[in-house]
Amino acid sequence: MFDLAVLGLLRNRPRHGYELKARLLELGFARVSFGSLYPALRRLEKRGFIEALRQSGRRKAYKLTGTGEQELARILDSAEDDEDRRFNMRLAFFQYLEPAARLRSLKRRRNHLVSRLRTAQTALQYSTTEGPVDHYTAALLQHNIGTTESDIAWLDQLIAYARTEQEVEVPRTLTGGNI
Amino acid sequence: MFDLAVLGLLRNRPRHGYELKARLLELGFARVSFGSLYPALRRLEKRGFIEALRQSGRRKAYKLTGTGEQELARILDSAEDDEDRRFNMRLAFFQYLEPAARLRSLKRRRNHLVSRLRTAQTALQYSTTEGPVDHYTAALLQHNIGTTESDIAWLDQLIAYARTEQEVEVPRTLTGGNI
DNA sequence: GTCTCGATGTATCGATTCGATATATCTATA
DNA sequence: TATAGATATATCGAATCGATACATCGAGAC
Repeated sequence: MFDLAVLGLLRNRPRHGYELKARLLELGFARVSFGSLYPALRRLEKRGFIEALRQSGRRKAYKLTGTGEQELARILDSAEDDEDRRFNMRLAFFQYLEPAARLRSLKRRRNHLVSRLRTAQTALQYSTTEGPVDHYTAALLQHNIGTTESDIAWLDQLIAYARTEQEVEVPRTLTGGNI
Repeated sequence: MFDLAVLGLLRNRPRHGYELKARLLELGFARVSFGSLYPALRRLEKRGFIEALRQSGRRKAYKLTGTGEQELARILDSAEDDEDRRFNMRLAFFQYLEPAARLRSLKRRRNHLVSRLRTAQTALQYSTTEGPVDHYTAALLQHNIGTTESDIAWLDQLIAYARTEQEVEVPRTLTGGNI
């Protein structure tokens, strides 16, 4: 997670730790703590994926190395579709992934959400194996279903967009295939 | 998180580890690993919040103790409104919290979401301090806003419901106050 | 009958992340 | 010239994750 976040942000230009955190906050990843960020920076430096450039004062900027760029590509193309935050992080750096891989990734994520939806619907139907649930639990289960449905619809939009990207790049593509 | 999950589920009746995990899955908490669950069980047993009853075969059921019930009440009444999963977990066991505290908790959560929404809107407006963002990042930012708005609307429903609960219990309540 | 496979069930390990805290610097302003 | 708040790096113990190991049990194949 943090590896992806750091590498993805440094792909643009060198940045220091505090700046990384601020940028992640802007991207909607609010709960990024320094207790995770700084260890991640040292980890990535030790592995040779980033390099520290000491700046004025106490600031320490990091820049992405060549192998770091490869590592970023590897993580972006990996199939981690289960955890929401991880997928969103990947999406935030989709620009660095080739269009064909983007489409594959979006479809995988969609499949995952559909199976999650089925699980949620089943749980609600059978009143979750236990007796009937209280109002708040029922509300939670319903909300989970609604949220997941909305996420699937959102992915459908993204998939449609990714298809057009593909078509522009590879005009001889067979159009109209189903998801 | 896991303390709340375990204590909340054992409040009903004794259960063993595997059963706890299955029940959490039904409640929509898919990513509960045994590597977190079993350590949590031992932790809670050591603190005297739960007791192990050895069952037939390898099964080990745990029951909630008196102090465990107090600890559950304490956690449920705490103000951890920032992390989504944590709040949802609290909601799943709202039945064990007094109605007045429920209403307070829901309002706190709403305030938190409103401030999160403002942050997200500001980020999108200023194209996140950096230059203009690519399509996928923009989609992510937009989706974050939509999701948060929808969560706030959901909380409004829950708050309305919690108010009626209060009125039934305390009929002399001043009605019609704003959130 | 017994073999095998999948579900049930407990457990541990290294790595990662969290949450709280400490501390130094720089800048505006009272 | 305090002093308060934003900027900036860092660390520590505890909790969580993800993978893996391993044992039991029941059902169906053969």
